[in-house]
Amino acid sequence: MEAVDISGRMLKYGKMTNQEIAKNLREMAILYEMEGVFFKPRAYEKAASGVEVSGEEMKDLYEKGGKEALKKIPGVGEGIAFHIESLLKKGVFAEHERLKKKIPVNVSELSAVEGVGPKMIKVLYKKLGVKNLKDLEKAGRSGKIRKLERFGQKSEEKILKGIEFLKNSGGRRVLGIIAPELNALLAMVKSFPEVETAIIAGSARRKKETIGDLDILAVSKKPEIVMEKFITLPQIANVLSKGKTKTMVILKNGLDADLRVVPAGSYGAALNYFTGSKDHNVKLRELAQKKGLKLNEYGLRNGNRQIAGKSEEEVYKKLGLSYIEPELRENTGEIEASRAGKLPKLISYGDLKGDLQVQTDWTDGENSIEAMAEAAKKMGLEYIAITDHTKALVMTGGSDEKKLLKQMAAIDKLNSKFKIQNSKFRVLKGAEVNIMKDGSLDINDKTLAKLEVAGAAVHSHFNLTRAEQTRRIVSAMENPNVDIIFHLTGRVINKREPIELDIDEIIMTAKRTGTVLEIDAYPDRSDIREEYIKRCVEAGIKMSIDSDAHSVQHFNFLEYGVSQARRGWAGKTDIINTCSAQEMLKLLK
DNA sequence: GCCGTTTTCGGCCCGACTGTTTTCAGTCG
Repeated sequence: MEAVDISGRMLKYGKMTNQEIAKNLREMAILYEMEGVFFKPRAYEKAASGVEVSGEEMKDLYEKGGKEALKKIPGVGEGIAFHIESLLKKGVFAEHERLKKKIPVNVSELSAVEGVGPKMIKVLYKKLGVKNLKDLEKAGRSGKIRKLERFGQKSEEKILKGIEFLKNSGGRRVLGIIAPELNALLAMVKSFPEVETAIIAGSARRKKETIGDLDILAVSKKPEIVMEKFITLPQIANVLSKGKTKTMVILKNGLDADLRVVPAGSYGAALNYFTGSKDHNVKLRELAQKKGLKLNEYGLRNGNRQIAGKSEEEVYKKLGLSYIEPELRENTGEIEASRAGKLPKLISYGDLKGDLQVQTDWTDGENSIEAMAEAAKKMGLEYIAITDHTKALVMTGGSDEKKLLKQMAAIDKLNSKFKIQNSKFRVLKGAEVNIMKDGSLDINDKTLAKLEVAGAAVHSHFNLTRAEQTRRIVSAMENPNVDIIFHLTGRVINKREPIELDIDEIIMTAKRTGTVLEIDAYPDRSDIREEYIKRCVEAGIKMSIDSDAHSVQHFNFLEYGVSQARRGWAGKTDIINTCSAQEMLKLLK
């Protein structure tokens, strides 16, 4: 059975992903808002974000535990569980259909335009018949919008600008790739003499894999001067709004950026507010409210008396919570865990002692084994595993058995050289073996057994069914010579979707066979996702954090792997390459 | 429509900025 959504896209029933379900729920929130219904919009919003951050697909939850299982998602109760059930079974739900019939408007598309919300969409539809982005642009260009009541020339210009931005924006950016630009902008803000301190907040501080905008918080006694200087920076393309303490701009790289200035006494409260996530903040403010307090970006107040605000630590403390690391602030149980004193001790930046996935010029890497080793040494690492591609990846010049043996000899020679130099640095013999369509490997067992670190990975046949993909990876894990599965789902953010997997079966198999799962730190992979990391931690599965370096600069990426692990609530002991080489090797098969 | 370390009923986070009006609704984060 197939249906078509409002934008004309085909939907496959029973396969609806969490993202698609969340999109449907968000549409409901907007539609109810347009109808002027109270409280339901927020309820649907809340449910949508609950579904979105869930580590388990709704279709799996439903398969296992029916509607009751869906109700375990925060924000999902009887009513919305019923709607999700219908979405999974039929691809639609009745109340949504009823409202869409009444208001046949692509609200998702229109609300994506900056400055356009439910109420505006309603007026534009009722008065001008605007149903989608195309209609909106046409109405704007013909000057019809400015004639509407409570609209004017400026509103019309703002809408047209918003459409333009939407067309040019590349969507969310990969944090590890855009970070240098963000830091450069931060450095310029910090260089203003009026700025006492400045920091990047928002999703970049929470170390999300991708960010949708940039939030900078600054402390200053002269906020207006800071704003004036900010909007003249060369990186800025367009000023969306500018006030005394808050300015919103569009950067030349297409990213939205907000600058907020507060006094020093509010720095902690403002940083907390500005770091988010939104759901985390809402929960904190509700908590404050229950204690008879009020929390905003200026501080935590008891009546007129400020009781915290200078530091984030004191804000959490006064709310009866232990400090929550930014990477955990997604309202996925961290507040409850903090209150109960059950937050995990996260792996720290700098805890890694080795890197277990490194490519060299023996295949598609840029640098020699020795150059990679020297660069890793400079980063403070104690060991790396050389894991060049194998023969099935013909394009990369992948190694066959003979070439692998030759490379092992070269590594032995290099290690001897390190020994003579009195260096403790060690290069381990490894490979990134290719998992074939049927789950077999492209290197024979005899050679695999000689490797110290045998990683296996999928590089082709990304479109097999879930059952087929799972079977092929399980079969690779069952090979006693395979130590690690590299970049488990094969996704490339903004380029390639992850392969479909039964993650429960993968985790069970990892446990049974003692196979390590890799967190690939290469920024646009960040594979596995944090939700899966969390489930590995819960199941006691060991993971590694590897850079997937193809050149000497890429060891810097390890930081983003640590971020990803922290977002998945992982501690030092969950990650095998926080150990010395000797101890780490003992943890492999 | 959801939810409970004040509640199974009665609440539901908070403030900056804009545009179009003269006091605030809408949007955003």
